[in-house]
Amino acid sequence: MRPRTLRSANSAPRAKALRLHGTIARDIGVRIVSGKLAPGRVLEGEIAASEQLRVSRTAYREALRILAAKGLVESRPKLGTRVSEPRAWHLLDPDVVSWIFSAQPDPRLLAGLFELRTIVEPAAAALAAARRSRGQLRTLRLALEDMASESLAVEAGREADRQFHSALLEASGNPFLASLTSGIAAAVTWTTIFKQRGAPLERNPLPDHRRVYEAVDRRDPAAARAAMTDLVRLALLDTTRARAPVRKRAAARSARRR
Amino acid sequence: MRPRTLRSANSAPRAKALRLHGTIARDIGVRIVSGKLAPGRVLEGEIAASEQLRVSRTAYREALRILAAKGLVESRPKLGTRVSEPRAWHLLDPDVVSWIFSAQPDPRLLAGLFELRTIVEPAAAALAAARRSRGQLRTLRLALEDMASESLAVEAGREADRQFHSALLEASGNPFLASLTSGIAAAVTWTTIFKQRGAPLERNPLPDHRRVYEAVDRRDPAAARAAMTDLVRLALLDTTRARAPVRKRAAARSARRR
DNA sequence: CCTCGATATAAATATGATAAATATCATGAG
DNA sequence: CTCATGATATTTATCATATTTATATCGAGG
Repeated sequence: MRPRTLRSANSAPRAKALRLHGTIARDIGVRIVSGKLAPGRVLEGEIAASEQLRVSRTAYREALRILAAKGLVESRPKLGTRVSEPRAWHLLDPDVVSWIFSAQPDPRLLAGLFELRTIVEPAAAALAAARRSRGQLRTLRLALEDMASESLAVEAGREADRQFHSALLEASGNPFLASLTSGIAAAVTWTTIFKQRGAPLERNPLPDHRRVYEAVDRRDPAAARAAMTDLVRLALLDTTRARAPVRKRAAARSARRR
Repeated sequence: MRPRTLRSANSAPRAKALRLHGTIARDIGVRIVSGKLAPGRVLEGEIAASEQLRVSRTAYREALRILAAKGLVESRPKLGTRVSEPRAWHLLDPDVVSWIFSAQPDPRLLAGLFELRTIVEPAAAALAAARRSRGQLRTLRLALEDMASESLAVEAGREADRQFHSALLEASGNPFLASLTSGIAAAVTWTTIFKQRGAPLERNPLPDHRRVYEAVDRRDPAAARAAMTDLVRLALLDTTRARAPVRKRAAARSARRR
């Protein structure tokens, strides 16, 4: 008997238990990406820091190694460990993405992720239509079915939404596109959250997703690209409406600076 | 007196000195992404491994933390540290990219990066045309001038090429696109290398780049997108010709599997 | 004003010891 | 024979401390 839902099919995606160093890295990482620890700022020495956190220096140092591996800090002898400039951050690292969106994220970053979706997802849909395997199509279908049975208002529905978009990137056959999954998934979730927050959901997202699925099913890249373009564009439209009901263009204008 | 070249303007991009843990992480990382350490394989315990490498357990453990932060390994008590499945690798991490391309990379991955270029760079060019600051335009121009004065046959020329594409992504104003710099830069370099390896360079890449620059200069997104599309398409064409002069479609077919 | 070298400081490395987690296997109930 | 349960062994995780190394800073000398 086949498992009916993705949830039960996948290897339990329960939040993996963080060890001590992981916890420390997450805490400091969140403070960095949220701006509480400004770039250029020098963290206190490892002796002081580890004492303050009540952990050993080993645990603290390993946390710093993790953060350094993600480009958030840089440490050199004598100078100390300092917070890196945002341009050095590995923004597409799954953990960094999750840290950024663990609280109210910077609207500019959110806009950047949405923009990335408009660039990447239509192309990924076209590739998926050309290359998808039968198994990948099945995964896509299961996600669609879960979307149909669950509302986006509940976590299960949002998870199904994420699964659909992740499965599509995976089906593109391009491992680098698949690596964008975490970022896209975060954008997908926040799109929904903003929609919920604003006006009541006018638009049922299911038909849009179904059109993408059907194009991928019949191996029609052009139709898949067009359907996904529509899906993303409409989602984006709803989002900007929900975020700025009056001043629609404010976000676009501020993003243009710098 | 302004510095004339990007090289001297930037904060010394000399290869940063790797510390011991960084060296270990790179060595093991390269062995993983090159397939010498197969996914699922369990690394020997930290005592044995550190002794074999003649380093302390601290250094070895910190190396593992780095690798874990990039999704290459996963370690749990009792089970040990095992190489993760490729789908878990953070392929867009700058270090992972550099490790992949430190030797003869997997053709499939190379093809994937090229494909990413065709998706991302035209869109980035269009955004850059709409948003670029004067400083960003100047950086782009300097890179173009360096390209004009140096041949792609020498490292300085390839560096200028990379700088051009990096500056363009930066000028897109989207931090997530800018994060793709390392990956795109690697693809740019390998495009050139394959060109050199094959037939002698028939096509001077400079005019293509200049057209992109001019479109960005006069803030013409559509033209910038078109020019970059041409640039990437032609570069790709040269590459596939150089790589597979006879069986042009072999790579595409094998990539379709799975 | 510049160069060179001493020095202080913080990270980097090493080592040993203990704690915690969990795969494995033996055991016993059904 | 199958499955649940618990003991056990192994491995990472953590802690604590000592030593080494890199380098920013500053001062003496040119």
